Amino acid sequence: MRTAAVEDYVKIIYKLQTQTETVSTSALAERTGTTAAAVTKMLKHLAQLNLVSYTPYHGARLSPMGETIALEIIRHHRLLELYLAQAMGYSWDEVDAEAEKLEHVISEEFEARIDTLLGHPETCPHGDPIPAADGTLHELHLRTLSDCQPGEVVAIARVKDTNADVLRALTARVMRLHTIVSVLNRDTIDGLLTIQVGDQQHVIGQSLASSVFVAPFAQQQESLQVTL
Amino acid sequence: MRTAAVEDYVKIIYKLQTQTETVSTSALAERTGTTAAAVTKMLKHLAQLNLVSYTPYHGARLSPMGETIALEIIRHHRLLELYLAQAMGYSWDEVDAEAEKLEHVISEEFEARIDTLLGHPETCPHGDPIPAADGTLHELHLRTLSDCQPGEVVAIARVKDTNADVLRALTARVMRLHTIVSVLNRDTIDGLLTIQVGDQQHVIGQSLASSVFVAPFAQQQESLQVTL
DNA sequence: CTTTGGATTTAACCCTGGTTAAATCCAAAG
DNA sequence: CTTTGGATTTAACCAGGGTTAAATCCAAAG
Repeated sequence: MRTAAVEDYVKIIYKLQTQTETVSTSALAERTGTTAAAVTKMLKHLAQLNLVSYTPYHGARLSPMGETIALEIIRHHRLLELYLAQAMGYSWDEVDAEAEKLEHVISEEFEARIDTLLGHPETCPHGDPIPAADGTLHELHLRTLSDCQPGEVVAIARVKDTNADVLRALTARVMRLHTIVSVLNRDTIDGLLTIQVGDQQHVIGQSLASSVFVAPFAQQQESLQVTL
Repeated sequence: MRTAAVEDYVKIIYKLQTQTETVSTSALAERTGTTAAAVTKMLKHLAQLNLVSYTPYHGARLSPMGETIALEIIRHHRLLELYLAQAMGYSWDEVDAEAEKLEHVISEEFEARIDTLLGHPETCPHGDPIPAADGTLHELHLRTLSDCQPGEVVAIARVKDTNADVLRALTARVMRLHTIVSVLNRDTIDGLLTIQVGDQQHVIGQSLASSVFVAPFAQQQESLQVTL
């Protein structure tokens, strides 16, 4: 049976298995907010539903069917986030919690309607790519702001949506999607970054800087190409 | 614990207890699509949560707390129905099923936002009154079209939302909220009604006619008052 | 090759919400 | 006042998703 719990596990496994080859019981327990014992039982259940391949003591991976479901749910989640922001005036730090509940109950009809209303969007309010209706997802992998060197000028392309406080901290510094950021200084001891955002300067720490994914600033990129 | 099942039972009890003084196990079993045994167990559970007063063998009634929850859920349901219709282009025969699932998961925030976006509406797409945020609900009680006599001219004020087929049948006859209907004839044998809707005439049966609640046609009402 | 401790699984339990089958109630008919 | 049959409750069960405590595994260190 495809319950909300099953969908949640599958979604979390999907995200974790991009990092580690095999997803461990403890990693899942941490992300689901449950115990290792509960995870073990659920993994057996998921294996029986043919959603994961599970080797006791050695973790799990999604089956093709599991991956399909994961991408469906992620599509629901990100479409919903964008709809909440775009059509209903939610801020980017509020959308995740609401979408988390809605993603399990909306119909295909609902999904199709918001997709159309939003004009078949490509990314959610945090810059995460939205899987296509056919399950296609082109993952972009970007550097984080914490990896940037002084002198670099970059554009915010994506932010980690896991922590609402981080998102509000970014909002407070007028750091949004597509905002241009210049890295002025990098403290070698504890990695503090001094950045320029608009006419403001901020000193930000690792936790904030590593939550921000950036792309080379397009216009600068072009002028570079011209000089070459 | 306030689960979706608990909310559903409470909502159904609310609706049933407007008809009968005390809500029976069998009536609940029928509406929930479960068995009498399941209902008995749930009624005990609801009684323990102080949501109903339950006398074994003699049915149940909502407590004040139960009534508050019922009205909250009904408010969610009807606001959602209107939002789906108004903002997302759903037809009135589709909104109930979608709202049925969403009503249990939306936040207070979500509720407040759609209420504002819709301009604090009074009724859902089927003409059912929307409970106010404070739990106030002024129930209108109207006659059904099946009670009307030949010669009467009435306006459709509300329709039963329980059967999507009925709603589609009404749509096919261009019978919407506020549509004016003249009753031309009434077959005494099986209650068939001949009605005039716009420039069309229809013969409708009991099941359809009893799904349509009507109010005296306002303009005619006024002219009557003038003549008095 | 053994030890060992953190990770994992198992076992026994709880709650929610269902099921079927059997027992029980109660109101209406005789 | 008894009978009786439909409504209701009880009992025993199942599945999903969780818990804690105990047993077990396994890889890394000695």
